[in-house]
Amino acid sequence: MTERKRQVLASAQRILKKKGYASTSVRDIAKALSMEPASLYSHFSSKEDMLKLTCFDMANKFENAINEISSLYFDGEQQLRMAIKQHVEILTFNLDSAIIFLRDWRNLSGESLDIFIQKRNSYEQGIRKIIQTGIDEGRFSEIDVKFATLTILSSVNWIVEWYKPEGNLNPPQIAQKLSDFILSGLIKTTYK
Amino acid sequence: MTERKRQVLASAQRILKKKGYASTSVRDIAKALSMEPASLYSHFSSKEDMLKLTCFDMANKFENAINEISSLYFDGEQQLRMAIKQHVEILTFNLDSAIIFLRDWRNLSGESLDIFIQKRNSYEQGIRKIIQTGIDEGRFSEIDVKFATLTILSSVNWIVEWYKPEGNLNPPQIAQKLSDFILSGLIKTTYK
DNA sequence: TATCCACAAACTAACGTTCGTTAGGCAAAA
DNA sequence: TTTTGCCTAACGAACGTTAGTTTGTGGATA
Repeated sequence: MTERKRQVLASAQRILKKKGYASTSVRDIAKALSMEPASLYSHFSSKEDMLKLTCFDMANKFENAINEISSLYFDGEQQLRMAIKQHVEILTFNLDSAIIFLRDWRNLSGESLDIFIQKRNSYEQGIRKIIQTGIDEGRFSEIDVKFATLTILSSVNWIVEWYKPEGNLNPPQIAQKLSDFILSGLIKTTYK
Repeated sequence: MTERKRQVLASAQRILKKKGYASTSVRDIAKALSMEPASLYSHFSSKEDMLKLTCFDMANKFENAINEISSLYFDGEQQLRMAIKQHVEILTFNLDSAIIFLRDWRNLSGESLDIFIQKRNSYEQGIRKIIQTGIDEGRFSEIDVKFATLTILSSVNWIVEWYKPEGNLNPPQIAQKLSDFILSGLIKTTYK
């Protein structure tokens, strides 16, 4: 990917994030770049191509992160904390892409959609494995693993809806708070 | 709203849920009803009108639920459990609408969008108040209330992504599991 | 009981606009 | 001289919506 293509894609992502894939026209994207719509096709083969690049770039980042964590020998709690930390970092460092990745992947079509879903499932599987580790170690309560995974991922992914780079919480702090909340819950420890 | 209008809207919602608001054409909706596109305008003033009705109907359901709970004198934990139970029930009993409500509200425009966001904020405020109650009672740990609210709502709302009416978890069971998870967290009580 | 009317709910036909995309050319950089 | 990046011009398809009309039904009136 050339430098120029990267620039164009980044600009496109800023628009796609704001209006959503289906509601964004190729003309909208071109306008933000002070370009003619047709010129975009020097870089991309289609509108969906931009979506595909965005979604798969993000999916690969998550894939790499979970693989790395799984290869390290830590206990379940440490692994989960690391996974959440990495996940938050990927989301916040690529906020435009992340929002598109989370909201608009459904607009992928054909084989791309299938592969994307497969990658997503594989990532979820990685998280499930971590939670199962914690349970096997006797450290996590014997919860429904699939249910817990979905619940955790939903709350981690939700940060893209409110995270502001200029806000008063930085990504590590967010990860810390999230991990604590997920691991300990709402009820005061002294009551348990 | 006449009975026929209700039928037509329900059918429209089934399509809107599947394809998303922006990617669904009026012709798609008409086709599912074996109707001409123009005939829909006997019932609705515009495509957005269908979205508006759907989103505000759901918003009102949530508004009523939180108001009722707040008016009852229970402690924070009970209130939170009830709020989650009601929330899950509204989502699962109106699954098509719920998915549109959660995913496509951004396509509302002008005043409708403003009012919708206001209603949403007001609901969040209701949840925050419940959590604050739990903290004031000394039962919940002194967590960031806004943060906790968003985290809780994200995991509750996420159930629409995997809930299946014919699945092996019914709504009360889901609410129970979610409440337990949110209140107690992952770590085994004996370790705390 | 037969006729009329009001109304709901659908129709046909088409409007102007916007959509994603393509073909082919042109200028500057390598 | 080839390549990169953009341009102009335009294509056909799909879009939301409208105007005006037809059809069927239920209730009031002759």
